[in-house]
Amino acid sequence: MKRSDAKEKVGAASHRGGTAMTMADLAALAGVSKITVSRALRDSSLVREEVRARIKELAEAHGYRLNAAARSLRTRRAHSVTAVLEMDPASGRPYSDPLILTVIGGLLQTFAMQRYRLVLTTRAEIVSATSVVDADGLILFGQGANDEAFQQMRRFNLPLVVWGSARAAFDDVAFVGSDNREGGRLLGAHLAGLGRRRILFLGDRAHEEVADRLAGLTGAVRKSAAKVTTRICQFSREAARAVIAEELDRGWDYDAVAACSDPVALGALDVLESAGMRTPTDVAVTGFDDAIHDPRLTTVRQDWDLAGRTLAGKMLNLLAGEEATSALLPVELVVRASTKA
Amino acid sequence: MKRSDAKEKVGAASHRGGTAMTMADLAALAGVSKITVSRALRDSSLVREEVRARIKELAEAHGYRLNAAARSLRTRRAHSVTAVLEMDPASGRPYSDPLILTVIGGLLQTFAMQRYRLVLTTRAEIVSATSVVDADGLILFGQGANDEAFQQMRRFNLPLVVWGSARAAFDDVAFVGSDNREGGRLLGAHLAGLGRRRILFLGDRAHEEVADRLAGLTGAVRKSAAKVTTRICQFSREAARAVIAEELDRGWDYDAVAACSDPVALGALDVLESAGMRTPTDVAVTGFDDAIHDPRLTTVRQDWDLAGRTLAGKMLNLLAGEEATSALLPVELVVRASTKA
DNA sequence: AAGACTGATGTTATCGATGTCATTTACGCT
DNA sequence: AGCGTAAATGACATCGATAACATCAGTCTT
Repeated sequence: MKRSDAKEKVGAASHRGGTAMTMADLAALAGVSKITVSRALRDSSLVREEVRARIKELAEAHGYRLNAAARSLRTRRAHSVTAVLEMDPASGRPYSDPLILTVIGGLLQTFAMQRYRLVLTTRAEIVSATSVVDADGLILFGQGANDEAFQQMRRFNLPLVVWGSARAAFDDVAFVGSDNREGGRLLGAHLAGLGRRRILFLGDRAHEEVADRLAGLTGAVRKSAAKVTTRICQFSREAARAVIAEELDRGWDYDAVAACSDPVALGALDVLESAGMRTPTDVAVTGFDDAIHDPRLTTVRQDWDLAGRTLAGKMLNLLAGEEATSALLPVELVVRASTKA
Repeated sequence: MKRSDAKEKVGAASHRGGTAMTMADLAALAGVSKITVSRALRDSSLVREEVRARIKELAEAHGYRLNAAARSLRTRRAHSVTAVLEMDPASGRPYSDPLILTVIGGLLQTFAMQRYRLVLTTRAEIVSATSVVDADGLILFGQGANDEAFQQMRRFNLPLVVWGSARAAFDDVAFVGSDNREGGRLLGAHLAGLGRRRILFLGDRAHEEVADRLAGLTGAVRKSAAKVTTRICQFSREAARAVIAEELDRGWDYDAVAACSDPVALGALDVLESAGMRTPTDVAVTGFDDAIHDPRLTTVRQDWDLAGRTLAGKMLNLLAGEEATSALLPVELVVRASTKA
């Protein structure tokens, strides 16, 4: 009675107040007990087909919605998976910018189908002592292999899937990543095939993914007697500009630049072009990721949608109690103007 | 030490089962009651400083984590906001591809700071009768103004923020969108300034955002006596190719193409260039969004990061019980090769 | 026809945190 | 000493759903 009073107001008051309908209300309407409603909505065969249909109809008609918190509390399952993104502390924006959306699209697609909610959070947020984690599993996106992040996530004792290079000795964690070594190999073979012999690699080997790309590249050009010089460079376009400017000052002596990512490659192009060098005649430039779809840039494409679906699939496996298995996703060379006129 | 052994012990508390520590456990350890722990963790002044510190220390040491479901159930707040994305039914990927990630970055940044979880879901998922919504508010991303989606979201009686054109008569909903009319105006003025007089607009006015862009463009070229012809075209590169091919067949008679989005502009470029037309000499082409950062494409840039932060801010206002207010975000003209050599 | 059994429904306890109200302790004041 | 008051702590009920166990009507068995 008091409750139905409150409900009268819901319509007008909209989201300002008003108590939503519960299973008990629905049970009263249907003339059955709460538990029968619960069973009916879950399609339990314990409830007569006819009763089930009537309850569902009532639920639909009254816009009844299950209370997620109550169910989670009782069943001890959150019915959700949390994706942990590394945010650039400076800008507060996700590192690998446009790429991850595609991955998230893949995740969303898979999880929505399985009725799992997808929660996004940042590493800074989730590791803070007072953060409240509401998830059955975690998916970690790091920029390369960030061991600290990885260890932090392990402490939650939740099923864990990591985007990045596989690491040994963690057989309860699923690692998913592109085949960076193969990507490096493709680029190396391409540059060697173009006759380039003095290659400048831009990137920081501290990131396992970068180290893999470099290793692949180095291996591929070995037989052509090309020389690969490495300069440490972070992932930003600006960082690349600075490094290239320095190299030009020192006296440029390269016929190719292999960058660890597309933005880095663009930064290199910026400075080289404004210094009057011609691409690809004087210097060939390659990127990695095909994040930017720049028609100038030869790069290695990763399949981000597949990445998302693979990550989600691995997580569902873990949630189903299966063993953790890792996956190495295929990559593809995309040749554009910066290496071939 | 075999893995199975570890699982029996520590691992048993790992994700195979095992019960996590609760407030009651922590209370027992600290020699106080549950409620005191609850208060201490929330920094209540009702608990002595000293006791508070000890409890927090214990919590930290034992890796205690608040149970989100229990708290949500009791407090009737989910402490989360759900972003509803429109997914392309064919590919299962978010429509407005790379852009929305930046927006999501903005959302994430703001909500994480306020300790709100950000949940992603799709429209198809959330409207399904059996979906479980766990949110204090909804943020809707539609492709343009999708009235059906909007009405569906309203039914949840939750604070609602919508990305898109503002609509009248909904004073409890906050609308946030870029100033599409101004964007159209900028493009129109630019094209008119270049002396273009026969403009082909590609886009579907059924989308309010597109209608606004067209209206701005038409208004801006009026005084130059340019003629704007409209051809309905969906948002894909392929759709644009088809339309342009048709127009070429009919006998081309335009000196500019204004596309409703960047992919559409690229589609136009594809066909025009392969038909031997020169850009921008024969035909100037413009896009909208600066989604692709294509060095060829003159376009109007929207500030997606600001969009995300604005959307989140509006939501926090609503959650704080304030009135709904809408916002029109600034846009900027980016001139590139496709209109100016 | 009595007991075993099946199918459908109900009753009660429970998940973990927190709002509400009660209680205890310590201290100051007349 | 006795009383009032504020500060600190605790007991109990509660949020809404569901697991576990109980009940009851009808059917089958022999």
